[in-house]
Amino acid sequence: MNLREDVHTAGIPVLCQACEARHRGVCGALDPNQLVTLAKASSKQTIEAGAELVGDMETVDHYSNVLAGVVKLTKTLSDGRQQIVGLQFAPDFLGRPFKSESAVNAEAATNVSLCSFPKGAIERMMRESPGLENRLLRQTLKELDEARDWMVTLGRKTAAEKVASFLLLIANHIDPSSGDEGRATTFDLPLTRAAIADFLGLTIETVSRQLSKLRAEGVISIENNRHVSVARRDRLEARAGH
Amino acid sequence: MNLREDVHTAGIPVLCQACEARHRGVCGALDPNQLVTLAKASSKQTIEAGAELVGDMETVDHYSNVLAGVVKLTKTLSDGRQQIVGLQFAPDFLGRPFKSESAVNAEAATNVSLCSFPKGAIERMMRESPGLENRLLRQTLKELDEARDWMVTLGRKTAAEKVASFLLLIANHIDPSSGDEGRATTFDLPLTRAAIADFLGLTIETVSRQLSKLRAEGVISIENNRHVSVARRDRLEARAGH
DNA sequence: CGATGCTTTGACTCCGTTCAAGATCGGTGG
DNA sequence: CCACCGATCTTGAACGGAGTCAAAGCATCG
Repeated sequence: MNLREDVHTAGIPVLCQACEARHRGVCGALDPNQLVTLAKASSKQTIEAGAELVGDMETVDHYSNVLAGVVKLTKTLSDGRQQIVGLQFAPDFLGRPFKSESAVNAEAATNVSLCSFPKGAIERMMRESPGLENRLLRQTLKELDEARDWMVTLGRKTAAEKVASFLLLIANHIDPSSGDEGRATTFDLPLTRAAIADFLGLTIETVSRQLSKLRAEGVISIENNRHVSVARRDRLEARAGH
Repeated sequence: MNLREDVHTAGIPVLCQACEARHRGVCGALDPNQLVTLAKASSKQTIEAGAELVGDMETVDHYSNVLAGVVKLTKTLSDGRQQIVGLQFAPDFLGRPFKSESAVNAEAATNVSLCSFPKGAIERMMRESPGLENRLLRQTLKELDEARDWMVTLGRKTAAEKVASFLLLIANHIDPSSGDEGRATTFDLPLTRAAIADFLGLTIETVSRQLSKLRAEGVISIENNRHVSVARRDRLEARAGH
């Protein structure tokens, strides 16, 4: 084992110093020495909205942390029907350990900033440092919880409930402070209508109609198609079917 | 409980000797000493179909391995609509590490045999033995892959495709040998029509109608409502929408 | 035997899709 | 600045697939 001899922020690579993933992400499990080793092999990159990060069935040789933006994970049937099976926000870990090929398609839903490192480097550190595996397990369990929540939405909720649930999901991610206050939550949708439809298992038209209905009923207001303001979150929650 | 004191087959507890979980399950990560320690605190139990194993929001104090039978994990909306979010077969691990309360309801879909151990014992061993955490990570990733596959089915497939996909899922679990051979695969459905409906996000009636259609078309045959024989698996696959 | 709980089948309804115009946004160039 | 354009989004009308309601068929078990 390595001796602890570094001063607190002294040995932290500049690449990592302001990085969210160092605290709340998987890198939080690494000590300064490991962080230096990993940072040497890492590279920060910016991807524009719509670009494909990882293709389905594609061999993957690197993993990443999402530093900013939203990544959507999709699956597509042979005839083109598509379903979003996961949304990743900062500081989520992007990649599927123990498999060389990806079973999903990863695409930048917004402009995205990533910190990428070679597959081998992570796998080596997983063997050395049990804390890293623990972080990955926790993140995977979190994603499984989210997937299961979403299965209820996909299988059992109406279109109106699905759209309300989606808006709450985004609102909670953008502004985690509880909505019990009177003031409105306001944010930009990170997804187009088409992406929202793929996420909810609906068509673009149905999503649009349900959003229009919520606006007509005064639950939300929309500007420029993307900017949403939730006037009363409790009314949205009532429509989400809990 | 019943642990043999004399050394036999390298000190493996009798409880574990014929256990599938020792090879393919999480216990495969443990050495004989750990196995003995865990076996001391473990107990095998049999549960009859329909019994509730873990209630939603319930505090959980033990984890289990599924030794035989099928466990269904469900989520229920406030108005009673229900969705199955996971099916567990032997030798799956049953439990949610790092959370004291369960977010799902676990119920025996068939008669089930479990090996249960106190939460604390597993958590202690996770700290001592990184191999155990690795096994849990792999199992969780597998469950996440399955959940994501199912999200596509729930969100984007028709009722006919959903039912065909379900039959294939069960057929592959009961008889993993590839269906490229001419002979028919035959099995008992571990789920009632109501459970199948909850799994597929459909109603009982729709499931029944789709099964009748497949039977009328000669793709499957059904006896006694439960016993299914898949005449030609390729025709079922064609209907599952891949 | 009937009694009970599943399952199947039929008739009708309704929610979300499909098909088809328009409307609005953002960018580009005259 | 405005005209034009493609992409995205909204709205309307008609259709169809799955849900709902209702009744009858079949198991299993006393």
